[in-house]
Amino acid sequence: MVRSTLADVARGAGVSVASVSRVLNGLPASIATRDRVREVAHSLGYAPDLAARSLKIRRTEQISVVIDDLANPAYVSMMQGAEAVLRDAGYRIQFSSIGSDSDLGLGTALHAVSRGYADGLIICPLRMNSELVETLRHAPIPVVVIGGLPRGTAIDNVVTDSRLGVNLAMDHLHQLGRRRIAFIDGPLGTNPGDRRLEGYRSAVERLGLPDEDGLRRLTTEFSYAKGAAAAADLIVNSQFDALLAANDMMAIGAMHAIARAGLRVPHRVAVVGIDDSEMCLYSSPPLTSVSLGSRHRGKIAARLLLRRLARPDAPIKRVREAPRLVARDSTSARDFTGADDSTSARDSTGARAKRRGQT
Amino acid sequence: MVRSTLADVARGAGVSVASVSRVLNGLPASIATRDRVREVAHSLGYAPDLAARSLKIRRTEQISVVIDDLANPAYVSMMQGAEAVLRDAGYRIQFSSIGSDSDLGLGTALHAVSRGYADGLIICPLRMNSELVETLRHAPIPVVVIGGLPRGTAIDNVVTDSRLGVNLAMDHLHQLGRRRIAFIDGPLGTNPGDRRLEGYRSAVERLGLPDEDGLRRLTTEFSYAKGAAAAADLIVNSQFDALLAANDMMAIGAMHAIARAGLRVPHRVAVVGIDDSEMCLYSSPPLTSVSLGSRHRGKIAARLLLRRLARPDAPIKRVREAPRLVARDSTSARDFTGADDSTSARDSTGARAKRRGQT
DNA sequence: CTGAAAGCGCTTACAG
DNA sequence: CTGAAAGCGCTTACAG
Repeated sequence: MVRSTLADVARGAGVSVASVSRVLNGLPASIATRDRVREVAHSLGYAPDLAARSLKIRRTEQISVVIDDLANPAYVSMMQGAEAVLRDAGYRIQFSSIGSDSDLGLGTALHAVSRGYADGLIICPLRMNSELVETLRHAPIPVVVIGGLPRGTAIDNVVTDSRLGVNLAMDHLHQLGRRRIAFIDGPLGTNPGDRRLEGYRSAVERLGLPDEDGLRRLTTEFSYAKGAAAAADLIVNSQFDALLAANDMMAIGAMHAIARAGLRVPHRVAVVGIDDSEMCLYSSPPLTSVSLGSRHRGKIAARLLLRRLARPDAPIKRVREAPRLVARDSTSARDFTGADDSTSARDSTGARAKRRGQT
Repeated sequence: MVRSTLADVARGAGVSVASVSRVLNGLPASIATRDRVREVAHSLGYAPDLAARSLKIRRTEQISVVIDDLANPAYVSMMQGAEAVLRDAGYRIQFSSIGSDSDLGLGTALHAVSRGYADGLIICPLRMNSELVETLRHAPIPVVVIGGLPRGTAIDNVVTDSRLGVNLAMDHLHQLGRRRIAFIDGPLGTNPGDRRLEGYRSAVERLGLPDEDGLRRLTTEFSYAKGAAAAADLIVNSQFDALLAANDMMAIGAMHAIARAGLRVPHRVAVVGIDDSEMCLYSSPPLTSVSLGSRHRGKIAARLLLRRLARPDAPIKRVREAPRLVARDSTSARDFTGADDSTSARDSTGARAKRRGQT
């Protein structure tokens, strides 16, 4: 844990700091110098001070990736997508989770990130307000946003159309004969929360489905627990034959509540999530979900950033990622028996009794 | 994106750079100076260059947290635990995922992290070899390891006893009357992979359970997919009434394969995972798992690091986190019908036929 | 309260 | 090929 500097190595090797720097950066040097410097550097456990290096070369060779919620696999996929591209380009990646709860967190994280520790920033904010937009517009390093921006904002971004995504899900459920489609959303005021509610509303109108407050639930978080609680509440207070949740975590939470209530998926209630996370393949039943190409959006964001880094004055670019429905067993059509479902009613009773005994 | 410096602000405000620095760092200054500096700084969108600041103050006010696999919720919990503590202490947190696949990744990530961009490092490596130990021992900043270290290594660390954890799981299954307990492990050569296999072996011997190669599977990754594949293989080639997977992701993958094969959990096969991730609550059925206190280990690691930062010469400390079994429906005892299980055999057939039609 | 100056540890023209 | 020197943008004693 003792820090040695270039000067220490230079002294040890009997050369100038310039020579040490050259050797360590692979620039031409005599073999004798090179060997001696390397030997001394190694024996001293020398590691360059990156802050000093960055200060001099005006680059950190790092990119910051900032997301809201590390526990959400969709964000993790984005980060992994971005990482793959950036790593290939020779950048190190630093992740920061800003924590959707605290605007405070966002402020400090952005501050940290925007200067001195990164050459560029990829950010996928849950909430996009005008203050954040201004902060990003004036950032001292190139920024790419994953998510929507006010029309005309001069920031590269990659967007998806989650309104459309929700409509794909609604069409799918509608085609399966489902009519009373409940919707569990995340918090309003967030980008996904707002867009997905819009999507639900437009689909309900377009398809002529029942438009009832009782079929909608807003939660305070895109989490398993909130999805489960909202679904439990829906089950008690509402009648529905399908359920769309605004992300996969909530959908899986909801399936849990549905199973606890003794209702079968998809027979009694078809369930659809959003994000098409890997876990959709392994839930029981496997979860139909709307892919918003999280990993790909991460990759695209990284490419946009590399482009901006290479050409700072390139025209602003916005890339769209199309949503896509991925159907799985949670909306398998074959067993839907309509509203009058005596089979699942019987199942229901049995399962309820069983649960009661266990918990 | 235009970068202004302290000197720009000083010029604009008609004061020295020293005064600007003082104002911006909250040191005493006349009200007139303070207001003018702040105004100019704001209008210039000034943000301090953190590399320069770090170089001068010899601190970055950042901590690096390095994990192997961002997709694994256990690691995410650790990071979140560490983050909570470090944030309270005024540090910014930078996450890096080293990617278990490439030793290359580990090298560069460590290099990046070890000097200049962080004041300390928390690392939870999947593989702990002597080279890594040496690297960490000679790191220029304090290091805390989450995971085992060779006896006597002079690095603070927090460990859990996953051998014991596995034994708790085995005891639990044994008490439920299960005797043919299959085990799906991650790769050998990894810390958890090795320890958990040891645990399984010792439990099998201690409990007098059948010790057959056919009941064990090694995978190349602690993932959903590998867990599912290993379980599918076990189902075809082996007889078992319980299954322990070396982490929750593999356990959930395995439950998926078991469901596909038409076998019911826990009636026919009881399943246990390790890590007690949040998703265990929401899987279907909810998954019994061994908690290794991931979040808490993250917190403890952060506290150890803060202690080391405050007292560089404090004695080396190792903290143990005890494993704990959390029983849920995937090992519910009530429905176990023993090896001769005609009910689940019938289920099996029906489910198989159904799947075939769908995929 | 304020400014001039030194210096953190590097890199990089510039001479030689 | 090599060294002396300047300078990246800050902070901080040190004088005044």
